[in-house]
Amino acid sequence: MKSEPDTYSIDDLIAKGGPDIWEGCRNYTVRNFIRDAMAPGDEAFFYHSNADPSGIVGVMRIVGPAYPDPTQFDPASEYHDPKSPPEAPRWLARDVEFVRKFARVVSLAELRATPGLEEMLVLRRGQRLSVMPVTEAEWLGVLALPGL
DNA sequence: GCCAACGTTGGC
DNA sequence: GCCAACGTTGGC
Repeated sequence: MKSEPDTYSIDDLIAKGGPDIWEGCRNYTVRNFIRDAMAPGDEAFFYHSNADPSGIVGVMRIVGPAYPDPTQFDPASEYHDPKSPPEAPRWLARDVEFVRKFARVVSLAELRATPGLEEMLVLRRGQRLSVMPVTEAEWLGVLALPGL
């Protein structure tokens, strides 16, 4: 799950001290992943995009079910979507909680250079999804990289 | 700041 | 339903 650290970083999640909302998804593929590809208790990588370097910085956990993203109905929000029908909200959010921060950033370049991770979706050319699935093998392969 | 990739919009 | 124009993402 990607976030620009200038907007919301893993340190912001740590500072929250408990579950926080993962909001602002405005892409249907991502919406479907949020709805269908995660369940309470699942763990997810926290990825910093547009960062120096961009990469995976830690692990968080999905806390509860998907629910309508409240920002879509908030005219003051940058994520406001006036075309989303209140009786059938377009956009979903999840609550996540902090699990662990890596000792160092596992950068895109390192992911790309690591045998076994070549097929990770985040490395695919032109991919722009902010949430995407990871295989079990990829999960374990990434966890082995940063050390303690 | 550039630009490739790709999603969305809207005219027809 | 096609597709050109436009907007956004995000690495570099």
